[in-house]
Amino acid sequence: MDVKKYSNIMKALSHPNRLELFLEIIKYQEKDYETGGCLISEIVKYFNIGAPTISHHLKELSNAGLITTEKRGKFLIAKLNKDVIHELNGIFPKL
Amino acid sequence: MDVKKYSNIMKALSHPNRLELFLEIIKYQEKDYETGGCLISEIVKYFNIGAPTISHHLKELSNAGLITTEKRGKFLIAKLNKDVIHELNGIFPKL
DNA sequence: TTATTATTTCGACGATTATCGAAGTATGCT
DNA sequence: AGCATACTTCGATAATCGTCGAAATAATAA
Repeated sequence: MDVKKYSNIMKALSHPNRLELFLEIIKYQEKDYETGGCLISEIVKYFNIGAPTISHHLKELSNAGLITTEKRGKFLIAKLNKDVIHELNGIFPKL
Repeated sequence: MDVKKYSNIMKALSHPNRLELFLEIIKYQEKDYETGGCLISEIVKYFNIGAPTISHHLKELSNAGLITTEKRGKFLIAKLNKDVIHELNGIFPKL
């Protein structure tokens, strides 16, 4: 088990705004838009933090391998990295 | 979903030393010692950080509800809070 | 009682972090 | 071309964090 890697994932989700951002991205993922992902410009409206901060948080989620981002025109689309979700659910033993 | 609560749990596990400490406590839990938990003075030896730091980390794990601690004589015993593990495994959707 | 061991508390230090405003880049619209 | 929109980069600031050494507490051993 690569402790450093997992603690980095935890760190990426250790801030309320960032966790909520991530959960929102998951939610939109499931809706399966024509985009195939989550339009950042849409969900940003629900958060009362500035655009620079959102950009920063997205980069942290991306660095941790939780999401990938893709630019479509002037928009940014975030996609969940499904592999990591499986890993996440496997860190702790089933008791 | 209580985002603040979950981000607090993630924060408690967001540092390599603290995550490793937690995983070690889980491991000893499974061994089911006569103590019924994990002797801190034993596992401390594997970490090259000082006792004050260990004490600090244990309190953070405890505050996040991940473990409980119990004093037996001059020793400290840490026990996993199994309920939280179940919650942890339920945060993210199964994809 | 004195010494040793296990852990905690305190105070401090350097490092990291979340956030912001301002300016920059890039795309699309008129 | 000129303007608006979506996002990023930069620089700064206040707050939080991990770690330590020293001192305190508490329990056991000699």
